[in-house]
Amino acid sequence: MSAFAVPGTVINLLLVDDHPMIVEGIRQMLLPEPDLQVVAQANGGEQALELLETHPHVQVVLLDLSMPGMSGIELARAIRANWPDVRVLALSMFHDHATVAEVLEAGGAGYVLKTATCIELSTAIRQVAAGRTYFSQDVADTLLESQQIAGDLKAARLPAITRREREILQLVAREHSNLEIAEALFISERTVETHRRNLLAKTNSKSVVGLIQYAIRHNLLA
Amino acid sequence: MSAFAVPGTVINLLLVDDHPMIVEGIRQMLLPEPDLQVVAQANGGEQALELLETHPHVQVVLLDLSMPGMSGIELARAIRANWPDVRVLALSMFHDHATVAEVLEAGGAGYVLKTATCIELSTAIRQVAAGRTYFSQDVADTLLESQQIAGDLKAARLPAITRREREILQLVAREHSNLEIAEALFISERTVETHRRNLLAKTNSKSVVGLIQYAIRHNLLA
DNA sequence: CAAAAAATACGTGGCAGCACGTAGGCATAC
DNA sequence: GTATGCCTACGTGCTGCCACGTATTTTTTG
Repeated sequence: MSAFAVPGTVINLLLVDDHPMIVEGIRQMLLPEPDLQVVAQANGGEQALELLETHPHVQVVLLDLSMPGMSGIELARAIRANWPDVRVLALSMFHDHATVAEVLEAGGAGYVLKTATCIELSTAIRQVAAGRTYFSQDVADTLLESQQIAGDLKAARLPAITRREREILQLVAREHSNLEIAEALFISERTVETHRRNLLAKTNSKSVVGLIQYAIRHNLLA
Repeated sequence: MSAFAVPGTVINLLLVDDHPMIVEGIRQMLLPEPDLQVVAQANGGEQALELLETHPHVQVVLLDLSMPGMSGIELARAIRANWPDVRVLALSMFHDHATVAEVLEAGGAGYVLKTATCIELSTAIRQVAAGRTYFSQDVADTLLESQQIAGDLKAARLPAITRREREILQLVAREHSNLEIAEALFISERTVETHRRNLLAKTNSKSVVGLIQYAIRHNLLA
């Protein structure tokens, strides 16, 4: 079984997005492309994993990053771990540094913005299916910027946000103060401050402003 | 010329969204409905207004709230002012108080979330075309909540965000401090603080956290 | 033109967020 | 078994946000 699609053959796709409109839109955009075949679609990460079990032909998963429940990033990791041959193409409305970096780190093969046209989308799918990568222009720009930053920080690997940190971040995004968070979680306000500081560093932001942006882009409010 | 669609006749629609995927998705969802006819589609507010000039048959405009350039709210106002018979149905990913309130104030006839199914969407269109209103369940819940709040504030009409305020908000969302903003706009830091205070009131938020959420939901970063 | 809305500006004061440094307990992974 | 990562926690001090009140000038709108 070959890992990459051979030119001229059909590419089997799995669509994952919680918005029926988007799913339908993508289907429609790919309809005129006979070599791009949508064999299944899921509305959430859990469902996507089930479908992968029953559809071993899937070569490319096109997944939305912001979904309720299991996030797109988590799903990408799960796919990476269980189906290393399946190529993951991320689909998102945003292209901030932290998100793009996470997709790469999770083993994503490409990153397309939701503003993409039909042509761009099908190009991207064919690229990743062929074992290459694809990034929308704005995403590529973001990558270049972060590489400059990364150059300074000397490959400063930002570890992923931990579970506890995510919990703190959610409460911050709901307009709770550090004290309120501390009381809610039965920990010291100092601890909340520490988590918060780590979050600032990991999301590469100067203040709570960047934190909220990260939270919203990762759909941590629901 | 009747303002509202008669049951049994065709409803002419204008789609406005900057994402080709969404536009295609909606077209596809409405295809099986013979009485719902998409006669034009626009990628931005300006284009939508031009199309309304040349398409006098349009009865319902289905518009996305977050678009670069002219926002969906502004477009709704413009339609309200120039084509009072045209019904506006808002389409959005979010249903926070401030946004829903703005749509109502701008004369929107309905508000559908992007998580809507095919059935919900066509129902919504038929409702607004018939002169009624339609709100997705979550949106209706938000409305109820805000009415409770509004009860306290005694019909506290929140005026829309002004141009200057939006400008300030964008800079805040880019992690600039009040002082930086003041220097960039050649105004006093006090003035920035005043704008900021007004923004907090208008967006009904306690801190910068709510401000950023508003900014992102309204696509003020680009 | 008059009225309303928007943009400008000042003062005082308090508390929260954040920088920076430091460190112990605990689980898991190598 | 030790190394690594995570969660926990403290202290000090500064700065910037935000509340509350007030007011003038400019622009827009009816």
